[in-house]
Amino acid sequence: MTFPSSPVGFLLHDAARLMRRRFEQRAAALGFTRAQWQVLLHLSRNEGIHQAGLADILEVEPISLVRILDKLQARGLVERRQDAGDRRCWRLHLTADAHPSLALLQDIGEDTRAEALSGFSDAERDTLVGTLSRLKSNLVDACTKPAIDDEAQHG
Amino acid sequence: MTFPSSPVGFLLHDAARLMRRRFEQRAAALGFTRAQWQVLLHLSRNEGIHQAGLADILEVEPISLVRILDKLQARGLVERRQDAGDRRCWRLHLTADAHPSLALLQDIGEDTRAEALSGFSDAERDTLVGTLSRLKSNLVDACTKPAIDDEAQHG
DNA sequence: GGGAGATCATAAGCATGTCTATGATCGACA
DNA sequence: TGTCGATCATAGACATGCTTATGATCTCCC
Repeated sequence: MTFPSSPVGFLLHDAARLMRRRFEQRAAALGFTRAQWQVLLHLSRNEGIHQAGLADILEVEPISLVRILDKLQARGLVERRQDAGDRRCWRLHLTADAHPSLALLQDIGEDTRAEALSGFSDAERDTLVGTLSRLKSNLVDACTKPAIDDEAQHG
Repeated sequence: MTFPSSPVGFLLHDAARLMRRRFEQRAAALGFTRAQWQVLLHLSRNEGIHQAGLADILEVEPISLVRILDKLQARGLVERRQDAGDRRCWRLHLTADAHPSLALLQDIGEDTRAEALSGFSDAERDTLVGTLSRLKSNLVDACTKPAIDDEAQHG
């Protein structure tokens, strides 16, 4: 098949979608999604962060986080506490209830990762992680630039 | 940061999402999304395929394709023609109008890919493509298996 | 020939992600 | 001090992806 140069974008998207699908085939029994897991995990490592800060870590728009946090809060896994000095901010905290669920989700994540990386050597896995990190970093930079169609910015 | 083993899934998902975001920053001016581009592209290489076949190529559920095709058809870029021998099927065809748009989207795709792969050697890019292909293949296989939590299927 | 089960397209409902927009609050500067 | 622009959280609208369900049609096998 003579595909236009290398279909990196399609491959990336397909692999990510399939990995999400596989994760959620398992996590559905617990009532969690991949995105909820990611939020819980980063929250566990950044207790007390506010929503804009978490959005920045996750490289998503703040609005994308709101509904996820709404659901987690409604389930009693996340608390929004008013910031003492800035009434615009909520400080985010995991509740005690969140930790057992997070542990289960980590196990499911491990299983899914093992399936995805089946047949990979440690070196191959590390190379992949390094390559994806660079690619992500390139895109984070690119997304802040104007989306012109390849002209007028060569200065 | 001591992240749980290698966060391949998160990296993959983040990179794919950022690449989609960047692509759509450019393609929004034309009124197209990444998914619509992917459908048009695969259709151009598989004229006359039916929806289930295209869904299979794209590794998505058939229902995921319906609304995308609806929109492309409403814009006059795709035709659904009744199959001669099977009244359940639609055969899918690009219209003449689709080809100029597809060419523009290909250019945008090239620009986006170039940004994402900035600083990568050809060999690195090829390694990434190969690795992602294997990963995708692993996941396609895995997704057909029952989603049990890692037990009872060792036979 | 006729019925059972597979297959095709599609609907309903939900989750996530984006854009743009809005109201509240903060901070900085005149 | 008072106003103006930045920032925080969030609403609305849209596109995609999934699971589950449904109606039409086909196929196979008795």
